[in-house]
Amino acid sequence: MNRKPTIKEFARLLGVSTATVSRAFNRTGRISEATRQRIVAKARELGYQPNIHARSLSQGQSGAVGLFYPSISDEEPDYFLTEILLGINRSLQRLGRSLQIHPFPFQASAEAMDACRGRIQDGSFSGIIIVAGARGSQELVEAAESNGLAYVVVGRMSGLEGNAVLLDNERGALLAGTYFRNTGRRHPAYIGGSLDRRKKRGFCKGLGRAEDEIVVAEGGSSFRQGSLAFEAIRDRHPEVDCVLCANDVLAIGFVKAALSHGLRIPADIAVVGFDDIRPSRYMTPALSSVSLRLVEIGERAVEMLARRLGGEGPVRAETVECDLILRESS
Amino acid sequence: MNRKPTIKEFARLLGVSTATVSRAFNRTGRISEATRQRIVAKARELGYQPNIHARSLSQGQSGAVGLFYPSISDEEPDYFLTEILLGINRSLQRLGRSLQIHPFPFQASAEAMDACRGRIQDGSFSGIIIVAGARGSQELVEAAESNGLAYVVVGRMSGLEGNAVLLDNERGALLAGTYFRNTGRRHPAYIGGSLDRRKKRGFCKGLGRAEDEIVVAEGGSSFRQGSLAFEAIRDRHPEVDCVLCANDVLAIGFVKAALSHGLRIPADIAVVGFDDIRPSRYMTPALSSVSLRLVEIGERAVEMLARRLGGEGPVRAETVECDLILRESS
DNA sequence: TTAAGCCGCGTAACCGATTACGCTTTCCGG
DNA sequence: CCGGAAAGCGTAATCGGTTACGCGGCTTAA
Repeated sequence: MNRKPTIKEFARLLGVSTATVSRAFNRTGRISEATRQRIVAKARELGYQPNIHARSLSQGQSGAVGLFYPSISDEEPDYFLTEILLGINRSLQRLGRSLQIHPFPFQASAEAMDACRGRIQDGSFSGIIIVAGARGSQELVEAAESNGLAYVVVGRMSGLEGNAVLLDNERGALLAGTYFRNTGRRHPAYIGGSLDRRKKRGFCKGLGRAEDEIVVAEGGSSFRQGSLAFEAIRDRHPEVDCVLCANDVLAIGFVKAALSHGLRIPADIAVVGFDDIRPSRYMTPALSSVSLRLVEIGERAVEMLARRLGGEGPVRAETVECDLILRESS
Repeated sequence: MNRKPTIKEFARLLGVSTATVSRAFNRTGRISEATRQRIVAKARELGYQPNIHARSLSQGQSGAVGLFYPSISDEEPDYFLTEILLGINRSLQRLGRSLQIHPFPFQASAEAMDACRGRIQDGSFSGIIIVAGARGSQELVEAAESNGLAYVVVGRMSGLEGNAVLLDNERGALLAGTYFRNTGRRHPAYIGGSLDRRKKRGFCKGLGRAEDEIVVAEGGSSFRQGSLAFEAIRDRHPEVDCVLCANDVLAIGFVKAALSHGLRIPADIAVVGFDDIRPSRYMTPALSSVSLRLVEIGERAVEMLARRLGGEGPVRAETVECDLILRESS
């Protein structure tokens, strides 16, 4: 099996020039419809395909889009990402583009960040999507900005006006707080990390409490931390009768621990999570959750990026509305 | 902000030739350690980075690895994939390579398959990982084979001897069957699809039954189908007292439906899933499952691919052992 | 002392596409 | 019937690297 044909060989075979072949494959330049048809047909027949690297080189870009997200852990999959990815792929397939994914460590190690920055600078991508989260995401935005690379960020980032799909975390948490207040819960707790201040704030607003009036337990984004948070609360604040968790993974871990300690949910303690990942609704009890519409967010991010790639320049931020989905756990 | 420097400009600035610069960045060719140090240092200082497309063009390959997997659905994330992806990323990061992911539709649409084949043929990748599943995966292997592209498949595929990381589905199912028999269950059911014949066979062996002696309900890979399967069984075979589901997603859906119909698990009906995805262990009751060690499989696939990229040629298939993880649902 | 060999590096030919430019032909208005 | 515009296509420069080859200088062995 010999080498794949180059455009030169292919062109000679058809008795046309390489320029014509190239024009047949790109929508650019003037070429008669008849010739294009003939060339495309022959190409399919003979299995000719333009070499993608040569094409990228002369065009100065590849059309690839990259996804950079802070990887929470090496141990557990990130379900938040999984949902967004679904939306991203959906939109991307419509556009006929491909996706390169690049996890970068949450506790941004210098080498890993350098590697990411390298990819941003070396022209690998025509555009990138950055999921906000760790400190690293900020650096990546700066890298993209200073390279003139089109980017869109998912989530809020300080000092960033546009080019973002925003999650309405605060309002979502507010809805949960309001709900707890209206259903007569008196002793609220919040489980989350330092990155989720907005959620806590919204929660307190909804509850009508000051931020130091509620119980807070630390938690990142793992089942285990959710379970640990339950134990912490159980030990120190047994009066708690409702909790908002900064994500569903925490909530699921929390519920698991609570049930196995004999508590009844929602009778003894009501639980609401965040993100509305798929498994939540199939738990028993089914988990109430603030739906961020992550799939839609992924889609919107790609669409926004597509607009920028289409030459639209910086773009206004969009906010995706959220809902409180009530199920059995509250 | 002007264009990024090219190798020519950068070389002149340092007073060396482009060849020397190139040699400093690749491990190839002879160059004194002192010069390399100097060049690399200056490059970092001035922000020079070799253009990736030019490099790919002259080297004839990009070092990128692609992941092709059958996307079950546009609606639900694929947790099986999520777990494997974790392992793949883990290994890939060690190798410093990047991953492009390419879902292809389960019900392989012609255009989507053409797009995938196109990417395989146009030199986008140095190697690819193909997740077996739909009919499409077979075609992709053929494409890779006839293009001389290094590939590794995850899962079993007919007519394929090597270059694969195998899942020991049959044995896993056998373990589950044996367990049910030993714990006195009399009326087994199996829920799964046509792609999972091996699981059914192993299950029956473990049970010591013929394949037509057990109850079978159809199911693909969604929570909903799991719930539907429960209803089907409940209606037509209320005597069933244990089920094996072809994946955890089905199992979770099944459990949910069973519990909401007032059945007790495992007292009335014992449930075992497949894949041991993360959420399973945090359900209530925690789901027993056949662990395929998906994360490890992802890692092994990448390692195998790396060996092939290193020039090892076709490689023997490896099988990753599986375990039956017993939790509360059985 | 000299031939052989290696080291370190530069010159220039590639890799396989895109595209600016120019040439021929056709079309059309005046 | 003529001049100019536009359509259709070919030639060759270009994208930014890699690498085969060659050359001078230094080391080593005879």
